[in-house]
Amino acid sequence: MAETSFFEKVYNVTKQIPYGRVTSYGAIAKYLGAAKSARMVGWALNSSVKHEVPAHRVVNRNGLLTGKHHFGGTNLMQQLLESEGVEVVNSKVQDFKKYFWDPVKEL
DNA sequence: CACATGACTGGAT
DNA sequence: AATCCAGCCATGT
Repeated sequence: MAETSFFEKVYNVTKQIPYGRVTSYGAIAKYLGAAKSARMVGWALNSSVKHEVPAHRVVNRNGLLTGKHHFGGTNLMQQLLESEGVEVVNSKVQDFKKYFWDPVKEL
């Protein structure tokens, strides 16, 4: 991958998230070699909608859908996850550790 | 150019 | 166990 820019990697990894699985910003950031720049991952996902990236599968390390407000300001993000078989309650993923998908470990 | 904000995280109190 | 603080990088005012 020559054109593997920070953003490109984020989109690439996020798009590879298996169905019914979720990951965290820190995991992606760490995979990119910038574990301390987790904020950048969120910023990159800010443009993810243009890349057709399922950002709804990306949540913070607590399993909380912090970015749901960027999905239309509704419970769309939660509905999407529930639709994939992920238990989500009050904008929070249940058994997050069970649904957690680590790119560093899986890739 | 400087300050403030933000889809975060980890450690300290 | 819960809350606060500091670090990181990019974008906006």
